Amino acid sequence: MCHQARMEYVLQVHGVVRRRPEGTDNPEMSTGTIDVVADRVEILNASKVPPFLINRDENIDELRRMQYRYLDLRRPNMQQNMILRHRTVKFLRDFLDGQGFIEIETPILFKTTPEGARDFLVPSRLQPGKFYALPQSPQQLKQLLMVAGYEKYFQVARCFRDEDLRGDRQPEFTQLDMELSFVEREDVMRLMEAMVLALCENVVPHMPLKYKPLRRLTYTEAMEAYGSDKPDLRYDLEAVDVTDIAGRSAFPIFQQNAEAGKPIKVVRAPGLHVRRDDPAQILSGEGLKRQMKELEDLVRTVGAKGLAYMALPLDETGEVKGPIGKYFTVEQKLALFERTGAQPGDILMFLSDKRETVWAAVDKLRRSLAETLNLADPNQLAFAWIIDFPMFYWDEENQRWDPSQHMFTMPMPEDIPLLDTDPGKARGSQYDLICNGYEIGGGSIRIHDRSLQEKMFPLIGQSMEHAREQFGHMLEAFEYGVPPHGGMAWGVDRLVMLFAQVDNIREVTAFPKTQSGLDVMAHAPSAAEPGQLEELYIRLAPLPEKGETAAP
RNA sequence: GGGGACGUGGUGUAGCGGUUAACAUGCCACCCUGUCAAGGUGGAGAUCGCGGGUUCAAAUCCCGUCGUUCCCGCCA
Repeated sequence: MCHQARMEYVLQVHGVVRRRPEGTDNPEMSTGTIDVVADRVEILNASKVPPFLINRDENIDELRRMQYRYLDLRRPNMQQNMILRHRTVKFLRDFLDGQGFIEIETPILFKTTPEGARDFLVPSRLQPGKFYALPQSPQQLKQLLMVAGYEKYFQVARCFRDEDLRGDRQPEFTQLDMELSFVEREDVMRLMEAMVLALCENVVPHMPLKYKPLRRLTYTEAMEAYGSDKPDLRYDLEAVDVTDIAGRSAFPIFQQNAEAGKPIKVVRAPGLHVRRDDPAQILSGEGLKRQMKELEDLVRTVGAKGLAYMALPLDETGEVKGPIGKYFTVEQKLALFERTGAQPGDILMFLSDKRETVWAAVDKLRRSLAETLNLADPNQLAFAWIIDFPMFYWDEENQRWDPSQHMFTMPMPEDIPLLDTDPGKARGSQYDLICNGYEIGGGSIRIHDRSLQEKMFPLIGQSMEHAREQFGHMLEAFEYGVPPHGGMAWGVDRLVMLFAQVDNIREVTAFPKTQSGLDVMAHAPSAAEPGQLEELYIRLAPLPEKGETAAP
């Protein structure tokens, strides 16, 4: 009987558990000190030969893993991830419960929201020709719960956004959604910070926090130093502004850019000019060029036109390498080295373009260099707050202001007058929680004053009629005594991803979708039966031909 | 919508102009077995994602296409 049993069979064994005989213990195994002396063994269920090995840690093609997700989820790594996720959510629920929050479910079938991401639509049978939308988040509903007097609300909420997928973005994902009444920004941040610290201590005690209490950066500080509103703060690699020095060099592009008000920034890559296999030598000219070409290609992907550099020698007397060294006087070089803290063997990389492009390039460079130079400790958690976001970004295409979070975000009280004079300068009461290069959560104090709320619509290019159509229920509710309120939402998938030390949320999602939005196990989405469509009064338009642009 | 990487027995990889397409593991058979991802012997298993082209000759080079994935756009 035992001989018939194979891997993945489900067995029932009757017998006596006993201590293993002398000398047969195996300390490598969790059951290494015991035996079962079986008197009866029954095969409850046989198994086909699985398409991949369950009990081994191999790099199985992810498509295969998703096709047989129920087998993939048997693997120890995935089980640990699922348990970690459970423990995380359980801790957060318990914590909030202990703080007097109550969990309230909000509808999945709700109303389309005009701003933000693309909605998933669900056709209504009872209301032919009309559609529900799946919620992008419970934002409106939780504010209405504040109107309703539930002063501390939370929900582990599924959210839906029909946008292109990324490693950290699935079309459906989970938020820990929270809202509180009678709070100011500091109240929310203090509570959330306490929750982060307690969570990490309990769920991932082996992962040290870099900042306790959490570091705070303004949006502007983060962008100028790191080029991102969610920088990975486990390492430095700060961009340094050298517009004054480099703008006075003889390098024409820097001169022109400095004059045009475009910044010139330097990212210093420590020791990048040094051979990795022999720290006593610098890279060959060839090796240096190859490395810089790679990095230049990288920054080009975000619109930078090039990447100038100076590679420093190992001895103090040597000359810098790189195409722009000759345009700088000795004094200018010394000033650069002083400003950037340059050391022998470093490479200084220069980025100059319009501000946003420099930011994007700095972000790319930092992430890439951190990997090359192995600067990010996978065990460390660098949680931090980003605050003082601008209320609006200018939307060049539509010639209007776009809310940087959403249209219910309260401006910083002292910036309210700026809404009339200079909206671009107004800061929101928003706060983002970031960690290791990801946005983990975001929130704000909301507008609870109807007249202020009505001021927002024209600013973002919406007529009052349109606003009433879309948000009439909100505006009306706001006429019935709204407490000041604010809240936050955390991305549970990303949080668990960091805890599990993996680099995409599919690893912590039981049944994820591929980048093209497919469930390759169940084959969703799938065609609807004609009868189903008929019931919904839906007729399909002709589908675009696939591959019609084919050449020979 | 655009760009990059990848696609070779069941699985993971090697091969990158001419090889009977290699290795590991899994699978099948037999043997052995109280140190456990057991061991031994033997065996089956890949028209190299698909289509076209270049070439005397293509897994290998080129073009297209499909799929996965990373990035830009999009998304907070």
